[in-house]
Amino acid sequence: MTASEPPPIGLRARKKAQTRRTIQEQALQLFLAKGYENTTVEEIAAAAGVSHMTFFRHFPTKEAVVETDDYDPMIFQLIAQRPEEEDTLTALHHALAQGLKTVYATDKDALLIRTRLVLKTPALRARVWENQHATEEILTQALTARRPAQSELATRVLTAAALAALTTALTIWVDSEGTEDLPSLVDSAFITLQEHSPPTKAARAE
Amino acid sequence: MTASEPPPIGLRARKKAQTRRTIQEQALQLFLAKGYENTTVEEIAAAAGVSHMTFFRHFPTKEAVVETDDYDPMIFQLIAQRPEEEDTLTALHHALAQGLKTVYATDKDALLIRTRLVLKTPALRARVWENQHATEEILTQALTARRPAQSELATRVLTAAALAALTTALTIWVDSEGTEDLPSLVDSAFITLQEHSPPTKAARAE
DNA sequence: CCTGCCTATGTTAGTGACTAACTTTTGTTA
DNA sequence: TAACAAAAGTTAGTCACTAACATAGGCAGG
Repeated sequence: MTASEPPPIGLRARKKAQTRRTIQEQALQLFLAKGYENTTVEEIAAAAGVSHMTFFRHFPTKEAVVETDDYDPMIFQLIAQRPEEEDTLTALHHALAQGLKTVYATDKDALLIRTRLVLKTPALRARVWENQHATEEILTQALTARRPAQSELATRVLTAAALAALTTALTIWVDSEGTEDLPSLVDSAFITLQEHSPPTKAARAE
Repeated sequence: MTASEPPPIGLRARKKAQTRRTIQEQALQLFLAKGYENTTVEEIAAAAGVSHMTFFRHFPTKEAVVETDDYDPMIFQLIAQRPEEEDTLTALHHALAQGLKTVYATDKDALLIRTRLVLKTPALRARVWENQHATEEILTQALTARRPAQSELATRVLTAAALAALTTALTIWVDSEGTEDLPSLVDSAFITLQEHSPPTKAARAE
């Protein structure tokens, strides 16, 4: 093929991406069908038609196959786009809420299934918090760029608190089996953070 | 049983507790000397003079040997003792600060060594957040008893945020190699949470 | 087109955390 | 002292994950 235009990726790269996708799909399917703990990497590899070494070349651990986490760069962008004068917590609130709203609108069911799987599986639950820490790093960077004067402690505390609020909202959403409205839960969580003693003060969201 | 006095503990129980203590001591020593990843359970068991099965009968996982975590009941108590009228975040702040102050006063060095080990070892870091979640459950219980009217979401968000603040303070303390004053860091972290946009407003602690 | 390189994948043989089943030892109790 | 039960040992596994080496097919340059 004397292709006049070398497409962004060659055949090899496309095949690799496909293999990766297949592994991930088969893994999730097996996890949902038999449970995470009862599924071996060998089984996943077999279902995807590859050897177990190929699995580990695409995903460093069995847990990693559940965490796609392409979100970090998006959140970074969203933070950067927040108006200058907005205070830190509000910026975090709106950036996270906006990012989540996008996912929620298009992939609500997948989000619920995956989040439930993660929160119900001890091994995966532990990992979530690891990821959160990674996200915290990135958010802290973005926020420090916005407010160089703010102390590192303050920035980190607010970031960690914001992510904790987000996770809490997700937890309650999953426990409700998706019947609650996730964006509303997230808004409520952040309002709680901002008013930090709301016995009955549920109020305005935006 | 009609036993006139069943003594608190028999010889057997004491021996068991001793074995447990020995395992934990040897494990920590080995972790510090050779690193967590480079130490096998077999080595720990050998150093403690037991078989690897005994290790697992005392600690469910290799990670568990690092987490003593007798703190939860203490924190529960401290929360319960807070004055009625104190708002939720402040109660969390003072309870956690007070509990930590006790540990800090007596076991500062051990706390630093252990916390550093945990925060620097990926496998252990993940576990911390798991523990945090367990602590969150207990705190949520204690707080719900105090403020039955407060929504579960609000209680959980504030608890999670408080623990995130505490952990952030610990992280910065460890990064400073213990040169910073931990109680002050904790106070600053909570003040940040309460004023949530302190560009230069560092202020009063209590 | 063919030749050599390069990369994704396969094969094999490990290590180490953790479990199950069964046995041995040793406080404890009758 | 005999019988019991709890703590520890022994053995033989499973499974996640790694290292070393082998192969096959995409992708150059000629």
